[in-house]
Amino acid sequence: MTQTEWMQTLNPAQREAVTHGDGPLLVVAGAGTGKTWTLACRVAHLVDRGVRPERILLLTFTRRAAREMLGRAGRLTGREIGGRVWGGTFHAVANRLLRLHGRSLGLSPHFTVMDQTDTADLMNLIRGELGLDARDRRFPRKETLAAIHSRAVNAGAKLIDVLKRDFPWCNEEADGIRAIFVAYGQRKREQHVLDYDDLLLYWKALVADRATAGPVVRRFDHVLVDEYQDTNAMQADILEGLHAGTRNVAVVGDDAQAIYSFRSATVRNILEFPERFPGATVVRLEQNYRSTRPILAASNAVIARAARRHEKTLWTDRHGGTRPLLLTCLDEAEQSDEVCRLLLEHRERGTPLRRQAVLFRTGHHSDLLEVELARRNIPFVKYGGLKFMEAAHVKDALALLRILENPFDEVSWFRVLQLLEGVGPARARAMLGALGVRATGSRSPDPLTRLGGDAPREVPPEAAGDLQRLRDALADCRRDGDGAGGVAPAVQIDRLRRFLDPVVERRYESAVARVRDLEQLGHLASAYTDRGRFLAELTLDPPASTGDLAGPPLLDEDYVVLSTIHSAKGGEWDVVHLIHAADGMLPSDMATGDVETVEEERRLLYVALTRARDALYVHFPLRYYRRPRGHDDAHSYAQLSRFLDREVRALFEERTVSGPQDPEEAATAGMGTPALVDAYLAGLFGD
DNA sequence: AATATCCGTATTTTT
DNA sequence: TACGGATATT
Repeated sequence: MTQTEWMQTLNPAQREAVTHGDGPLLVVAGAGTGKTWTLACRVAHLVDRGVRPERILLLTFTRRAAREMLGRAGRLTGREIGGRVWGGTFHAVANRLLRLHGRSLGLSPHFTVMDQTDTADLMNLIRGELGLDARDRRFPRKETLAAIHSRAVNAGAKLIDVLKRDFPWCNEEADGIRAIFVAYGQRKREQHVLDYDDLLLYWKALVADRATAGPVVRRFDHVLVDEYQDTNAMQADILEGLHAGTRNVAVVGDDAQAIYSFRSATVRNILEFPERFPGATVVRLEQNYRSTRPILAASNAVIARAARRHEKTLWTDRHGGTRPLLLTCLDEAEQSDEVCRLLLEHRERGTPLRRQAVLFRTGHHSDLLEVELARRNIPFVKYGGLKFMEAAHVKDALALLRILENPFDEVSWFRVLQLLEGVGPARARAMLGALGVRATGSRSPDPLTRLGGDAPREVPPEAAGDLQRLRDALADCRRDGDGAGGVAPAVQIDRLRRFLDPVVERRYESAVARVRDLEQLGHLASAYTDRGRFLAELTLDPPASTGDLAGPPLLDEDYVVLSTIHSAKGGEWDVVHLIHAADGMLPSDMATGDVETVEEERRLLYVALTRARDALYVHFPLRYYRRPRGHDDAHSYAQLSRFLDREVRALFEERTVSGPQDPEEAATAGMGTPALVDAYLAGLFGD
């Protein structure tokens, strides 16, 4: 496409956003208004105008989004710019920038990055040391500690205020919590370890201080931010710091789609943009190109009930189309049946599976459906709610790699040492001391070297075999030089598994599946030559879908997308199914505490509905079984989601999925009738 | 001090 | 389900 050609694809508002010259720009872009396309065009336009790609910074919500946008922009300019433009999440970009410029803050360029569970583990370690774990009063759990810390840092709020507002039941433990947080901060500093929040914090510090800001701020002529409604106070501060250098800051977002307040994101960033960045131009994109009129009408009705929002009304040219369908089914099993049936029906009528998606509130809402899809041999890929990185054995493997990368990484050592037979928290702690893990800065040999030397007295005799295998494995990874140019990360994982596989088989259930996970980890690593890079990118951009984990051969196939609503942000599909539209599921009953969180759940529903182009199905199971696999039929009846009130429902077609009419009869039938028929036919035609 | 065993439970969303 | 926490045993 030539420039005049793609320029003509833009409507006047989009064109204004694309060609906007210098100075701050806020684009308020409703769902489906071509926001991604507009951003891509703006990048292309800047490059065409002579801005050097490496002087553009494009901040997106996921790495995937950055890749996609830069791919498009590259095609528009006819040049490969993806590798030159700075693109990625705030966290990933911080990671890169801090390795280049962190020295002025006393940061080693070889820092390692901790994820949220590492944070919790380190807090736990410190809690034990401070003797706060053995007391009569209950103390916040480690995950809660991490959450409190993160909220305070990201929202820029005082600990006591955070406790009062969001964690009132922890109020009495403020002193202990504070002590842990102080030690936590020191510990990270000593060990050159940063958590997610530190990445933003240090970046902010870097650009806020006149003495250090220069080299960072001068790197960029243009900064573009996507999904601005889901950024937090610290990210806004960073942007302001960058703005001091470039003046050319463009943000795109939609307050009606703000769904990340649990991560301290605040729509105030969007609402207050014009005050914070004086002279800002505001452009509104209101023409929806995605959805048919009936789908848009239903979506608009849902969000119209929201309390506070930017005034804008989405409209569309896409006439025709049928109303969205609200399908009431007996239970989850029937819901799964119905979804499968509809997926196949649409495929028969010409919509490939990959143009269809099933969306839900939480990761495990799709469990039963996944079983059903597998049973019917319908391929799918699932986004969101993956626990791969949290699995104990995967973390064990990563801890080993991290020790090699940073021999003073205390949490990783603590974890690894406890893998040895007969070693628990107490002995591991003693060994940490003996190995000098906390003796940073001293000239003594590093802990890895010490481990290779004399056997520490703290090691119990039964650990001898494990210890020897551990030493050998670590030494094998260090041989032939270390780091870049040394042993490839995937090979290191292989060598480490000589120690780890037996441990996994001894300690964990379902060892076979877990060993397979380690193989997959090796597979992920094979794309990297540098261990540090592999570790950082894996924590900052963990596998987002089951497709990321499966090998390439699967990707050619046609597959349905299953996704949490959060992970579906920015996506669109011809046919969308929303399942579990019941109160308690959406809104989640974990989120019905106060008005604000309920409002966020409403926006979540809005995001889900607006993903649909041509057809939209909302499924509502009437009955839930309390015990997923219990033989008693303890069950409860659900209410339709409170957001689908009378007036909203008026914009839907409503239908009850046919099954046995009497609920009792359905319960005794066990399998729904359609499943029986399917099973019969599968018996005839299956292999 | 570690581990085996058992019991209850709670269980989002993601960088 | 699987995990965390408490208790009992080695």
